[in-house]
This record gives sequence, C-alpha cells and structure tokens, in this order.
Amino acid sequence: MAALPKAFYARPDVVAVSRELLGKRLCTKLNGGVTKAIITETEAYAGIDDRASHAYGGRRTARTEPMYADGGTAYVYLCYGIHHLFNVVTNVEGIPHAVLIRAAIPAEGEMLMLRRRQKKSVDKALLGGPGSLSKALGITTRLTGESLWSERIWIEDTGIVPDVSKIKAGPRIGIDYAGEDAARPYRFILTQ
DNA sequence: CGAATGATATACT
DNA sequence: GTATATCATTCGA
Repeated sequence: MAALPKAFYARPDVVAVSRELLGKRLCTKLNGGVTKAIITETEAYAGIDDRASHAYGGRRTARTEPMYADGGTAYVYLCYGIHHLFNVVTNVEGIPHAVLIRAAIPAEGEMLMLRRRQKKSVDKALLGGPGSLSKALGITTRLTGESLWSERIWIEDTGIVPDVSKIKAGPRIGIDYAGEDAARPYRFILTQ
C-alpha cells in the first residue's frame, strides 16, 4: 500500500488538504475484512476560528482531544446518538483542524459493506453520507485517536489527481447552528 | 416532514 | 456527582 505521508496532513491549510483528499482511497481493516472507498466529498473544519467546529474558541475536552493531535490522526465522533462521523486531523499538534469525510464510492470489499449496512445491492446510498460511510467501513469511536498509517485504518494515494473542473465547492451541511460560519465554502465534492 | 437515540458538555446541587 | 439540553444524521411516512 501507499499510505499518504504525514507531510500531507501536516500542512497549515486545512482547506487545501480537504480538497486534495478527494479521489484518495480510504481503507479500513477491521474484523478481518478489508474495505476501501474513493473519497468524493469532504468538509473542512478550521479549528478555533470556526463556529461549526467542536474546537471553536479553543475548547478542549476529552472528546475533542484527538483534534489537537498531530496531522494524520483519526477523529471519530458519535453524533445524534446513532452515527459515527469520521474526520481526519490536519495541521500540527496543538492546532485543532480537521476534515470530515462525508461521502465515498466503493472500491473494495463491497460485500462486507453491504453486510454491515444490511443492504442487498450497491447504490448511492451505501456510502452516501458521513454516518452511512462510517457504518459501511466499520468505523466506530474506538478508532478515534488512531493514526492514519496504522494496521486498522489508513488513506492511500491512488496516483489519480482529479480534474480541477470536476471539483465543486459549496457551503457545509447540517450545521445551521454555526451562524455566519455555516456559509463558508468549506465543502468539496468530486463530481463524476 | 418528523421521530429516533445516546454520548457529551454544561450548569447546576 | 447528578440533571438536562444539544447534536458535523438517517430513515421511514
């Protein structure tokens, strides 16, 4: 495998990292099975300046602790009591920047994904949202704080650089409580 | 469109 | 230590 180097995540521009994660391959190896998926949608969370971030204003709690870690750490958070949301921590230690992975398309281990989601056929809904994506890949909060070159979870470089014209930017979703910051164009979508 | 669902944060005793 | 409000969503009417 060709896992992305730490230098990819450690850069200061979380928005650039988010954009460049599009087209990369998110891989997990859990319960003996390997699943891989091409990332198609991401959102940036710019730490203390961003009301939508859990770390807004420098808040630091047991839950958000992994966000303050070095770039290349996984931050998994349980939302609405049901959904596990997977984020990639960027920047250097002490700066709580992260990228939420919102959607992907299956690349390997489709059968395992279908079993985890209790579905029969591969369709858009299989990896169509942050909660669904995590469930299909078997990601849970126990992976929070794990580094992205571990045995259990990593992101590979596919060698493919998506055409810039296929990348769309837009406002983030589901964070209306964030006021003005909700409108920031921090969401990136890879169109097909 | 609206309910489900539980860990977490925050404000209390 | 205990209580209550809140939430980076999904699924089924």
